[in-house]
Amino acid sequence: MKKKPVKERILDAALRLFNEKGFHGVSVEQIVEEANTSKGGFYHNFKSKDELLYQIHDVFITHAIEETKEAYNHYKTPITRLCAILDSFTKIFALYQSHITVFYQESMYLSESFQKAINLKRDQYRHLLEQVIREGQERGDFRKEIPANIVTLAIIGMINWTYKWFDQNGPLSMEAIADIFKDFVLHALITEAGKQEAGKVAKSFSR
Amino acid sequence: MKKKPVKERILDAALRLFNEKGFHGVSVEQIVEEANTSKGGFYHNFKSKDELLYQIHDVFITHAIEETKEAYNHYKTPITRLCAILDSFTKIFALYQSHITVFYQESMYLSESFQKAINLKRDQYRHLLEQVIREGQERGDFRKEIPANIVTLAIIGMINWTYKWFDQNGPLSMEAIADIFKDFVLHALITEAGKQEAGKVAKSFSR
DNA sequence: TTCAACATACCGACTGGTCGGTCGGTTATT
DNA sequence: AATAACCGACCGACCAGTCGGTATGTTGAA
Repeated sequence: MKKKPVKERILDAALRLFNEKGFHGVSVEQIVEEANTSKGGFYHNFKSKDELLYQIHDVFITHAIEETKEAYNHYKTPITRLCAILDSFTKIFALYQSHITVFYQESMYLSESFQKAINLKRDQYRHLLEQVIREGQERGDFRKEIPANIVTLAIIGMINWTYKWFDQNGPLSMEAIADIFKDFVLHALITEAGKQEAGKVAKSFSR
Repeated sequence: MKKKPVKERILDAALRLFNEKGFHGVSVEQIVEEANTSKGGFYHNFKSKDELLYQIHDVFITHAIEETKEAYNHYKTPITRLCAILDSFTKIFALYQSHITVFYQESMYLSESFQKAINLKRDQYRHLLEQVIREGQERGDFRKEIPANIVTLAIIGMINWTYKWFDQNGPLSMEAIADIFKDFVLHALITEAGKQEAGKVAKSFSR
C-alpha cells in the first residue's frame, strides 16, 4: 500500500508541513522523515528546497489558469463567463487551500527566476478576468463608472482572502460562498440593461 | 540629527528590511547594522526577534481599530459609517503598507501567545465592520439576502489584498481606490430604499 | 541465457556556515 | 554611586546541501 513514488510522497508531506508550520518552520530533514525517505532521495528529486516550493506553487496556479480558460470558452456572454469564473475560482480554492496558503505566505522567498515564472502565470490569470469585465462593460452589461482593472483586483482580493478564513468543516460550503460572492459582485457591477440576463443566469448558476 | 532612540531606530530598520526580504530573510545582525546599534542594544530593548515582529504588528492593528472606532462614532447611519470605515481602512493601508505586508506574511511564525493577542485584535476589528453591515440590514438600507459575516469577510479581503498590488507611485492614489471600492460595495449592498441616502452621501465622501 | 557495463534511484553521515541569543564589560545618566 | 543603556565577542544549535556509497533495474553483446 506504500507504493507511491518518492517524489509524490515528498510533495504531499511538504505541503502538509508547510501549511502547518510555514516554509521556514520545516526542515528538509522533517520532510524526508514524514515522507519516509532520506536526504539523498530528496535531493535526487529536487534541486533545492526552493524548487520544491516552486513546484507546489506551480501545480495550483497552472490548474487555476486551465479551469478559468475553460470557463471562458464554455460560455459566451460576459455575465455567464463571470459567474463561471467565480465558480471555478472558488472550487479551486476549496481544493487547493493548502497550496494557496503556502503560495501566498512564502512566495517572496523564492529566487528571482522562480518568482518571475510565478508572476507571469498570476498575471495571465488576472488578465483573463479583466478581459471578461471589460467585454461586459463594452457590451453594456456592466457599469462603466468603475475601472475594469481595479474591479478585477477587488474581486481577486475578495476570493483570495478566503484562504485565510474558509473552514472546510465550517457551516458554509465553498459553493454556498461562491453563490454569495456572485450575488455580491453582480449587484456591484450590473447595469439596468444587464438585469434581465443576470436574473435568468443566477438561477442556473446558484443551484 | 541622529538622536532618535535606539528602539525606534531598530523598529524602523526592521520594518524596512522585513518588508523587503521577509522576516526570515533578515538576521538580527543586519537589523542592528542598519539601525546603527549592536546585538546588545537590540536585546536590551527586545526580548527576542519574535517580540520585535509582534510589536510591528501591534502598532498597525491598534491604530486600525482606533481609527475604525472613531469612524463609527463620528457617523450615525450605516451608510455613512460604512463609507467612513472604508475610507479610514484604505488610508491606513496606504500609510502602513509595509507593516501590513509583514503582518500578513509572517504572523504565522509568531509564538502561540503572540498569535492569540493579534487574533483577538483582528477579530475586534472584523466585528466592528460586521456590526455596521448588520445594522444597515436591520434598518433596511442594505439587502438582507447576503449574510453579514460573509459580506464582511469579502470587504476585508478586497481591501486587505491591496497590500499586494497597491503602488505608492502608481497612477491611482489610495483615495481614488477607496472611492472605487465604496462605489463597488454600496452598489452590491444597497436596497432601493437606501438609494437616496447613498446618492447624497456619495458626494460628500468621494471628493 | 548470462553477465558485464551502465544508469537511475536512493541512502545517511558529515560539513560549512549562519543565526538567535548570552554575558561580561563599558559608557552615559541621574 | 548606582542604575540604565549599550557594546560586541562568543556559543551552541540548527540546517541546507554534499558526497561517497549501495541497490535495483536496463541494455546488449557473446
